[in-house]
Amino acid sequence: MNRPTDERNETATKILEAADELLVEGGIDGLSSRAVATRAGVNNALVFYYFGSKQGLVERVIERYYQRHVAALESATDAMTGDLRARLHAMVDAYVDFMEAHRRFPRLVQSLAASGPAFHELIGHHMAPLYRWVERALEGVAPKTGPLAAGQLYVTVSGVVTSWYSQAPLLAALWDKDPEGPEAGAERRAHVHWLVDAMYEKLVADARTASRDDARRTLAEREGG
Amino acid sequence: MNRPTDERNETATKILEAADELLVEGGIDGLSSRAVATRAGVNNALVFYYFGSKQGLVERVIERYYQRHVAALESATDAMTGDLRARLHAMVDAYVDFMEAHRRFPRLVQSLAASGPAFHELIGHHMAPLYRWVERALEGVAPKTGPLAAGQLYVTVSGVVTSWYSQAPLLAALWDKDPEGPEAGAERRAHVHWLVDAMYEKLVADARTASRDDARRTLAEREGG
DNA sequence: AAGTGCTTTTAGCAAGTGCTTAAATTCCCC
DNA sequence: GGGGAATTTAAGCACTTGCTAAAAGCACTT
Repeated sequence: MNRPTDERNETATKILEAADELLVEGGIDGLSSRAVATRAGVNNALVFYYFGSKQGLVERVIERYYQRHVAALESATDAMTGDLRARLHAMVDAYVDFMEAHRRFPRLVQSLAASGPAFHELIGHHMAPLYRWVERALEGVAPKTGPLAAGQLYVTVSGVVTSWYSQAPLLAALWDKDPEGPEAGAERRAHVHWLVDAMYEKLVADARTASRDDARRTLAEREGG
Repeated sequence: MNRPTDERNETATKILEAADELLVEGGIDGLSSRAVATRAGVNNALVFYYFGSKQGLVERVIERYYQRHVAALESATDAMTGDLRARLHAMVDAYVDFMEAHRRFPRLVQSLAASGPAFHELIGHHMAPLYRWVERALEGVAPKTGPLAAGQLYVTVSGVVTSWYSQAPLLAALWDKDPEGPEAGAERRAHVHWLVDAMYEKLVADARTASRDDARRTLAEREGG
């Protein structure tokens, strides 16, 4: 089972890409080794020769995505300049850019997360660096604990972005525009930007209010003493 | 296939509840008619006697949820008083309350939506009244089109609420608190309230800015003429 | 030509799937 | 208690699944 399964191996790559394409159509349970082999144009047994098991194959597929994901965010982070608000927008853009370029990815992750705890650990493992990345980026902006902690903001922003991709196909019958089209995508991106602004502005306003309250309390104490 | 499958039929109800419990563990593909029958303590063939097919069974399970969901929101709407902000909070609370009381539901919907387009139409069908409900509730607050239209706000709020339930199990390794526990749930609710406030406040602030711009523009036109 | 190590193919097992059919059972009205 | 309908059961069909073992093909060195 120690076969080279990276891009240097042509057969393994063909299998990976076939699995990637098929996964989004039916989740992991809708995926059969035979279908993958047929799509890749190789023999069924080769799937197991290269990846050991179906689970192993799927794990490699999502590993590949997360590698690209982390790389994309890292290179975006390096290029970030300007004030905090601009940097927040750049972060969100990098995130949305990746999802737009890999529309299958958020659906795949959601599908795997939904198909029982078999993949929870794996996804959590890959999610961790991204989570830490956001945590670091929000240092000084968000409090350490409570309803505005980085963890909550992370869940919200990632939920807002990724849930778009799972909800869009359901909205087809409700919307005039095609929710999967580029116009709707641009509109969604503008909405997310607006939302980030709304959160940022309230965060700042709350902090101002709190410090004013502090000042008033300090004043009252001084007057009282 | 015209058997009574509502609450009056004990056997059908047992099957429904068994399916409901099992669905969350493995999605629709992880669900087998035999497992349902065993869990319900009935014969395997009865599943098909009452529900025709596995697909039919699952459809009834989610129908039941959506019936309760709509009922819960309707009774909450009736009891809503106060200003707009208070009503928005009440809406969100009713929504979160339902999800907290039926934690399997958001995961089930996500699981089905993720397992291919077979259920897209059905979910979209049940989602429609809720979507219209939000659209109506946001009348006068949100513009008709663009990035702040009710449709975008709907996707965002429902995404923020439901994605919590799919992400919580993944956060277990990253958090100090148990994300599935009641404390984290309360914190999440507070976060969603805060988020709704942030959106509401920015919506109001944007409207003020826009009308001031309008006034300035009108003034300029008058002076120019 | 024989041997070597990797890759691919063939063929199939064992288990599980959705679903059907026909017989057995229970229920209820007369 | 008889008879017809509704319900429940046992048994199995036809098919797909993940996965494996053994053989075959291949390029390569010696």
